[in-house]
Amino acid sequence: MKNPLGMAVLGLLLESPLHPHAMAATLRERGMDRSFKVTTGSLYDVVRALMREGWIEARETVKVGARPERTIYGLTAAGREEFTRWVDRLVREPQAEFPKFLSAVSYLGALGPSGAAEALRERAERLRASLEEMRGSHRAALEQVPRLFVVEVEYAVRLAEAELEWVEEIVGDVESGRLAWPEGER
Amino acid sequence: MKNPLGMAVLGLLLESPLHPHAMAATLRERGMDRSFKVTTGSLYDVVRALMREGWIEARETVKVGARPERTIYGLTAAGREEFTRWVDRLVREPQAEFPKFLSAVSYLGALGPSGAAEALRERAERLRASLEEMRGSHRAALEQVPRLFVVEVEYAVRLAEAELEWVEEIVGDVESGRLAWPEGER
DNA sequence: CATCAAATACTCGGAACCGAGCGATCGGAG
DNA sequence: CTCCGATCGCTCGGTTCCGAGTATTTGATG
Repeated sequence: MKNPLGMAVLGLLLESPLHPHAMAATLRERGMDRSFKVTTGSLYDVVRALMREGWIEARETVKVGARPERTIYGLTAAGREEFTRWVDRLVREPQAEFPKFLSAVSYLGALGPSGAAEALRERAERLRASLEEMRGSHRAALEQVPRLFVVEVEYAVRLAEAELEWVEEIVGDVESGRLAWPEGER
Repeated sequence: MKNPLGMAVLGLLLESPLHPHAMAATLRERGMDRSFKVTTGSLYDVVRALMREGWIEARETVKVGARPERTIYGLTAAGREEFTRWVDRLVREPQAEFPKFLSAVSYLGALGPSGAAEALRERAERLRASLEEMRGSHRAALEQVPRLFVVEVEYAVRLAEAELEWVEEIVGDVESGRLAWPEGER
């Protein structure tokens, strides 16, 4: 059980039992799909895995009309514990991750000075847009709920700001020659 | 073909044809395994996929002693093009990604004020250590190769710094009550 | 020259992932 | 009342991922 979506499910069930479709809907309504990759396919796999581990259990299976049955899952005591442990571990232990941009930057040389500068300028543009959007939704959310429930947006904003600054600096460095292409690389 | 490891392979073959094991070894020697997830299993899958796409081709199959055969792969013209396109795209277009810490922060509330502060302090400690290490290897690398070949480390350092600052601030906010736990949450 | 750790080189199968599809039902426009 | 798009709720199966295992060879040590 590695998928963080599992943690999100446990977190939701802490409030009340739900069926998978409702979990996905709730996560999306609350904008949690910015922090978790919510895909229906994976959701059902994850729920099955949580069952295997004994962290959730089927509470009832309801049939409304001729629609597919809805199985409603609830947290077990073990699940409640696991949730906290899970959050704690992810907070405590930084994990080696591999954002795609990091990969790309490793081969920035391949674009040549002007190509690199141009591509980076476009990234900067897009980053500014998405930052604007995040800041907006953060402001909006703060009027509805306590800050504790939106700290993750503050974190995302901070990282995006740092990335944007770095990208802008590198564009400057390329243009000024502070970041030079060695002979033979274009 | 989504796996960035594919991009790394193309990047390597740009220099000279190699067999898979040598690719992995070279990537690790150069510390590229900080930017790409290099797992042997995936590597062979990725190489097969690159073949399917016609971006690389088998050059020769050498048998040394009774060891498994080594198949040496080289870049095709299409592969050369694709490599640049790939880097360009990843630089230009920020992708929605889901770092585990972002997920965890979404449920920071579950740890309670003191638990959260404590876990965050430990994270900060570990971040400082890994930052120290990155800075060291950056300095060392800069004596060997031009800056262009280590910019990705500068990027990683920047992000880690931003994260560390944020974590430290939040610890302060929790302890001072600027980040409060609403009634009923613990 | 016998032994053993390290390096060489890859295969395999189970797990995870996830988008497309499927078969309903509901709400509203005409 | 009848059509149609949106919503409901889930399944299916094809990738993709990857760690553990396998089997050999080299090099260092005693």
